[in-house]
Amino acid sequence: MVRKTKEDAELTRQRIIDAARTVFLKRGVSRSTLEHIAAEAEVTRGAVYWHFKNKTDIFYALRDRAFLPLIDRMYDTLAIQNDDIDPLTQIQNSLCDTINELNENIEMRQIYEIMMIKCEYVDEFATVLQQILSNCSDTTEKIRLAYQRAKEQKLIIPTLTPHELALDTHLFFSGLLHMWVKDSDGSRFRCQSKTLIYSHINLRRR
Amino acid sequence: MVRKTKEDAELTRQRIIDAARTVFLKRGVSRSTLEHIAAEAEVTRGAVYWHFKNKTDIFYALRDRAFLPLIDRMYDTLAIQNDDIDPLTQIQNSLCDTINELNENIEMRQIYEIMMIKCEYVDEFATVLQQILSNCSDTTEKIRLAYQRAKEQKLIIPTLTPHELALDTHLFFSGLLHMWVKDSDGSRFRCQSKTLIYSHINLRRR
DNA sequence: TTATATACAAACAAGAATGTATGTAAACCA
DNA sequence: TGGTTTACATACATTCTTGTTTGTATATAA
Repeated sequence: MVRKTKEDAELTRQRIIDAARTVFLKRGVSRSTLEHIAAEAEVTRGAVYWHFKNKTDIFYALRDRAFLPLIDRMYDTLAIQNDDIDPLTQIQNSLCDTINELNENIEMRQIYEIMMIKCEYVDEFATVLQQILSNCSDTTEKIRLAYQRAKEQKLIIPTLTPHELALDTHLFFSGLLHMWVKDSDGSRFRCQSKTLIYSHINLRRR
Repeated sequence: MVRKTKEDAELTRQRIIDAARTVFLKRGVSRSTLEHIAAEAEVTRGAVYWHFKNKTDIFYALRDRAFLPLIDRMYDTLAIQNDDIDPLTQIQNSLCDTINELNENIEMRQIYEIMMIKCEYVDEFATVLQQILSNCSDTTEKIRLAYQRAKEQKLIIPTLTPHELALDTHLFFSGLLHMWVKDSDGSRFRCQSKTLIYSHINLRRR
């Protein structure tokens, strides 16, 4: 039984990506072989090589499917200009929203875990680091603009500039995501993520 | 020319560890072979297998040499009870001290980079994650005690509890370390780390 | 001074993983 | 309806890596 329809083929492609996620998560990217992935997807390596150039190709496909959308989503919730909601709450919501997504979306969660602690950023993966840094700059800038609006509305204490506040928030959230991922049993960080975010924002309120 | 003295043997052991650091940094832990490491150390795999059980064994030796000492050092600077220096400055100093060490000590810097973005935490490496989480708890507790003292001396704004402040600081610093490591050209974070720390602490001052 | 253990080097054997080449049946198109 | 392309499965060749085994010159201890 070979030669599926186009829809079938797309389905096996997706199953290979799903299988890669499972295998990467369990064995780490570099210890995962195409044979492992193929077996998990219940196909042969032939199918894998038909759909993807190599393991790196699968990795990037996996990344594109969840990593980038989450970043876009964060941008969106931050960028919305809404007069009903104050900028500080807006920042708070966008952070909480990201945590929510990680809590509810298994795929997203697993891909983040793979990207953060099951992958070595060398050679062909090193470029991902630059992209992450670039995303960080963008995110920080979005947060800065929100703090700027908060400052104009006199919502925040005047100790720091919006830029300094944004960097501090970004580093806080970056640390939170890392801890969230590492805290796999959820006892230390996952259960109190939102409280931590509230505290962080409250520290800024006038 | 074989059969060195005990001192010579210890020297080659150290050279193998140094070589492993160089190779791990360049190729990532999993892509580094014992042949790579041996060549870098200008010995054969025979020597490597004499001193170490396998690659994992070398990894842990490398880790123990710099990763743990830095954590101990941070504990020390935080724990000192000194009446001449206020607790907030003490926290600030201990964070800056860690950044300083990373700036000045190449070995430390490289090992951190390996541990953070050149290693996959699966199988025999997974236990390291638990140790990191455990260290984080300890560090947070030390920071909390310092904030507690600061609160008693009425140095900090009363918005948050020492525990909340400590968690926020820990997440901030955790994020900073990650960004510090990823920002290999130093343009985004490394150059302004101390400013970021000052801002973070200033936000808390009454 | 000699026997033994040490600190490696060199050779060996075996398995894994990769990429490619070939085979093939069914879908799709003219 | 027949030729072509698609979507794989299977087989093959090659390279890498590991762990072990064997060999050996020399410290070191007795």
